[in-house]
This record gives sequence, C-alpha cells and structure tokens, in this order.
Amino acid sequence: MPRETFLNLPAAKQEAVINAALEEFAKYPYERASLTRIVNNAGIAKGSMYQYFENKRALYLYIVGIVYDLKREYLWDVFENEQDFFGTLIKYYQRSYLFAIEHPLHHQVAINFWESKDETLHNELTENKELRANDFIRLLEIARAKGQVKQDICPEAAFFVYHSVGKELIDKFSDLPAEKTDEHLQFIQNVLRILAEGLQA
Amino acid sequence: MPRETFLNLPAAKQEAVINAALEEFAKYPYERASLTRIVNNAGIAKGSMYQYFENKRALYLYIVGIVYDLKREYLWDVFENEQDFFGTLIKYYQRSYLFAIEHPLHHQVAINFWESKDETLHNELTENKELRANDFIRLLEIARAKGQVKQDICPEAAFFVYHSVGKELIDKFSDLPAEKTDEHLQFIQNVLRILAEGLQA
DNA sequence: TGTATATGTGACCGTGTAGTCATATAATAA
DNA sequence: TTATTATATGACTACACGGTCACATATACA
Repeated sequence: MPRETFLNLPAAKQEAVINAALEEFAKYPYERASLTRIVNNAGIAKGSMYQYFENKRALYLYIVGIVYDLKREYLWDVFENEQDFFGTLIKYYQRSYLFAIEHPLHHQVAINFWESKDETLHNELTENKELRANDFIRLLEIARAKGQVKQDICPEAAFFVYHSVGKELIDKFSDLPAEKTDEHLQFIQNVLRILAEGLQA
Repeated sequence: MPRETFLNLPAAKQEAVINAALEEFAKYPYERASLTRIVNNAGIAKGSMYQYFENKRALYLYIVGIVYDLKREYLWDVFENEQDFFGTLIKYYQRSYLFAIEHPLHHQVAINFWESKDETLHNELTENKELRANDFIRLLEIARAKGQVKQDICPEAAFFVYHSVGKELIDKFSDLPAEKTDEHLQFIQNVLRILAEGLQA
C-alpha cells in the first residue's frame, strides 16, 4: 500500500511516520483521526505524506496491516499442537493480554479497527475475523469428537459466547495497569472457567 | 436539557425535531452526527435549533435520555417478582430483543451511545450501566443463597461474562431481520443455556 | 561541471462543521 | 391601534479537515 518513495526512505524516517500514525490511530478511530496531526507529529510536510501514500485510507490500511502481522506473529503457535480445548482458549486469551501490555499502541489500533463499522474497510482485511471463527469451529469439532465438549451444544451459540467474551476481554486489556499481570491472567482463567463449567449449581 | 422555548412548541414540531435527531444519532455516533443534517430533516432553521437547545451536546443528551426512559419503561418489570435467576436473565434479554425490533431507532441510538468512548458523555448518564451491574450482582447473591448458583463462583467474573454476552446479543439485534423472531428468541435461550450449564462435557 | 531524476514543502482549495447574530415575523398585552 | 415579548431565520464566522500543486532542494549520473 505505501508508494515506492516510502520504501526507499531511511528506516528512521519510516519509523517516525509509522509511529506517529500508530499513535493517532490508537487514540482515534479512522474517521476522527487527523492526517494533519500525524504529519505534524512525524515532523514531515503534508505533501510528503502524499508522496508516501495515496491517501489517508492507504496509510490506515498499511498501519492496520502492520498491527495484524505483529499480532499474528505473536499468536501463531497457540493453535499448534494443542491437546486440550479449554487449555488452548486460556492460552489464547492470556497471550493476547500479554500482547496488549507489550504493544499497547498496536493493541489499541486493532481495537479501533475492529469496532469501526465501515464495511468497506473490513472487506479489505477480513482474513482475521474469519480465521478466528474458523479456528474456533475447528477446535470445537475436534474437542467434541474427543468428548471434551458436550455433544448437544449449538455451535453457533458456542461461538457467539466465546466471541463475545473474548472481544470484551481484549477490550478490557486497554484499561488494565500492567503491574497486576498475574491477577489479570487469573481473571482470564476465572472467566473461561465459567464458560467451561457454567454458573448453575 | 431543552430550553423553555422547545417545551412551549406544538407537539408536532417537537416530534419533528426529536425524530430527525433520533434518525441522525441512530445512523451516526455523536461526533460524526451533523446538526446541519438534523435541522434540514426536521424542516427548521439552524438558528431555531439553538433556541431549543444550548448546543449539539445538549440535544444529544436529551435524545439519549428519551431513549433510556423508553427502555427503562420497557424493562422495569423484568426484575420484579423474579423467582429463577436464569429465567430472569432469559426474560431480560428476550425483552431487550423485542425492544430492539419495536423501536429500532431508539435501540441504535442506545448502541451508539454505549460504544462511544467519550467519558464526559458517559459520566452525565452513568446510572444505567451501574444500575445493571448492581442489579446483576444482587440477583447473583440471591440466587447463590437459594443454591441456584455455584457457591465458589467469582462474582466479578460472572458479571463480566454476562455483561459481555449481553452486550453482544443486544448489538446483534440491529442486524437481525424481524421476521424470524421466534428463531432469535430461541438463540438467546441457547446462548444463556451455555452460560448456565457450561460447554464442558 | 551541467542535466535529469527523486524527494521535500507549505500555501492553498473545496468542503463540511458547530455555533452566532442582526433582522423579520408572529403572538400577546395595553 | 401600538408596544412588547417570544419565536423563526439563514447568511455569516471561525475552524478543521483531506487533498493538491507549483516550486524548492537534494541526489545521481554524464
């Protein structure tokens, strides 16, 4: 998505642009984010930005791509060699939490992208949500075959539940102080335990 | 929040303003909603609006107030005389669903308000979330005392789970075709059953 | 050196925004 | 009728936005 000009740039300058954009898109969702602020914070002229990217949208998609690449790299091995359905889910959300405290800007950009209702934006980067949905359904089927999961469960409802709780967990990560990491990892476990075992006595 | 001038207006004109505002705030979140569009759709002059409301924010808070009053009226009796914890929750979300299909504009305004991250807005209208949290905790305590709910459950985690799933359920209502009402009421029940009984075999 | 090419720049454009205000009109009271 | 008060109006202001473009400045090559 960036123009060749941008790729030819010295690394330091590229990073200045990327960092300024990350900060802006972390602070504001796409529509409210300001290109003017980005170029000011990056220390470049407005016109330069349009040498690097076709428009605001191209810059945004590039940044979101960077974010998801990093997150994929961070999570790719969670679904490898998994034995236990519920253990894998705990690992997934705990790892996501660690990503959020290690890369708060990237995390917040992902949240904002995710909450944006602009469908044309999502259509250009749908792989992620779909991937996660398919991963979950696949895991669920395997776990059901192994007898780890109730046989008479409605898969759509199960996905919906995990999707909802997972979304909110990841959302919550933004507000959490990084010091109490252990508490939060425990909280994730408590939440997922309720999903596994239910509330009913 | 409206000025006296607005309250003195003939009912038809008041409604025209309210409806135009409802449509705009249903279609766009606060920041992207346009007062210019509202006054055009309401068929009044820009200046008139500023005779009725101090500013855009005052209009918005008034509209959100109307929405929540209506929703409260719609739901007030759900928590009256409840016997069964899980039955009450099913009733609550099913009723919320009916609200959404009966008042789609109000519903969407509530969603948009709810998703807005502007804390100063929320601080002016927090009663709702807090009320629901307290209601839930209270219900949970009673249910636990009655032995309907596991004794060793973490209440914060339980609230978190129901809060997340409820939020997403209500969100989902916006996209649902109204014809398949029975199916959707059933889906709500399936989802809540998972929360009650868990997924684990 | 001179020439061609790549990159940098900020004033400027068109557009949309929230909000204002002098003025016009309607309704009410004396 | 006249004087007074409440309401209606839309051109206007100030501002912020994304995007453009003629021009300036490097860098590379001959």
